[in-house]
Amino acid sequence: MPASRPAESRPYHHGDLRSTLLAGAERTLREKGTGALSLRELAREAGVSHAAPGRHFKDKQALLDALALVGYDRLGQALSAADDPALPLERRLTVLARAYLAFSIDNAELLELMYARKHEPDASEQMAAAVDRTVGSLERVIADAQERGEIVAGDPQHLTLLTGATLQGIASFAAGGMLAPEAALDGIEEFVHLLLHGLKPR
Amino acid sequence: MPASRPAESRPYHHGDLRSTLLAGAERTLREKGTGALSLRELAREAGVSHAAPGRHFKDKQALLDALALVGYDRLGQALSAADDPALPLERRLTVLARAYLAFSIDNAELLELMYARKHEPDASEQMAAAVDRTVGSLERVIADAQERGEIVAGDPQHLTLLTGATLQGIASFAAGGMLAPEAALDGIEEFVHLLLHGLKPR
DNA sequence: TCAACAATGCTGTCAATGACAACAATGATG
DNA sequence: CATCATTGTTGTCATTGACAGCATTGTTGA
Repeated sequence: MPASRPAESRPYHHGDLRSTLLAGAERTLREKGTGALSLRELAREAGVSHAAPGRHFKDKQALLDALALVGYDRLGQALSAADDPALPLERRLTVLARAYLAFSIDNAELLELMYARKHEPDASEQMAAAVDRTVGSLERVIADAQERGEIVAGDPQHLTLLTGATLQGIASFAAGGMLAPEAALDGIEEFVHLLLHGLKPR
Repeated sequence: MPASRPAESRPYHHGDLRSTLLAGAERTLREKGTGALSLRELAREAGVSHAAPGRHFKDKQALLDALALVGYDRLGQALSAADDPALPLERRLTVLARAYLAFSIDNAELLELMYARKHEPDASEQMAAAVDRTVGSLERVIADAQERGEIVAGDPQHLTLLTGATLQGIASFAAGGMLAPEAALDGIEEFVHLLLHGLKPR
């Protein structure tokens, strides 16, 4: 394979600047947080001029939007990889919850971006679709269980919302440092149990 | 009362710049979001020079930290005003939940700031204390109920965590636009019921 | 083959910003 | 009232996002 880069005289065209920028952005995000993200800095890291990113992202916001979409893709993959319809309900939910929690711990800043509500209208549509896909996988689990009578009757959307909110809340606590990541992962089984069986004694 | 401001020749000293800046910051936050916050713009609005804010807030971050503390105060007041220990458990929780939800809808950006995890170490201590106070009020409700046998046994901190996480999740959905504010407020009763009684049929 | 043309990079420039330094006015204290 | 801390002020800097205008490369069709 050719030397990774000919140091002197790189080709005029980078070849894959868009991906490089996204990758760099995610690394920066992970290492220094959203606020530290600078288009010019990314350009420097990629070895291109300060205006080059503008060809691929009209805006800083456009880059952030693209990054958020990457996040939704990855989350979607993680969730569908983790879901096993063969498992009994409580176990199935626990596994899903653990996957979501793990993702949100590993990708805290990315998740923040995904949930940010300042996307440009154009990107917002794709974003909404991505959210639907993600929430959908949970809704399917709930609906399945409901058909089998393993879950109380009621609008499955409401039940999904509650379940999702609980997960999101725990994830948000873990990401915010109010709850140690290991503690969150360790407690997940108990949380799912409580969610299914309720806080009131039976 | 004296003309609100003598337009020409304001006194050299503003008199209450710190509060003015905080108030202005919160207004900007509410109207244009966190990202649009500029120290210089705030200075302009307050009618002082661009460097004046530096006397009160070493940093932009310092201002944000102070703002977050304001938020915790306000949230604490809202919660303790709403809590009524005389109510039966489910009702009591519902009322508390509604108060939290209302606050988080009315103060979405502020809440985001409060949960941000980039506070300067100094402010972090006060922040942690504020969080404890807030969580504490919920923990008391749970502990009370537990003593009366109205809630399953188990570490009250875990139960509080789950309850808080659920609330936080719903609030986060509402703030993020995935759930219409009215829908969230309307559904709160059902959510609390589900939380107490569990998703499984009894 | 080669003449448009689109895509992608580059340099230059601008206004806005946060941070800091040096200095000025005011107010409080002994 | 002399001294000193507080709080403002002006001036300056490097960084940044955005844009305009130009340059290089790749593609496409006559």
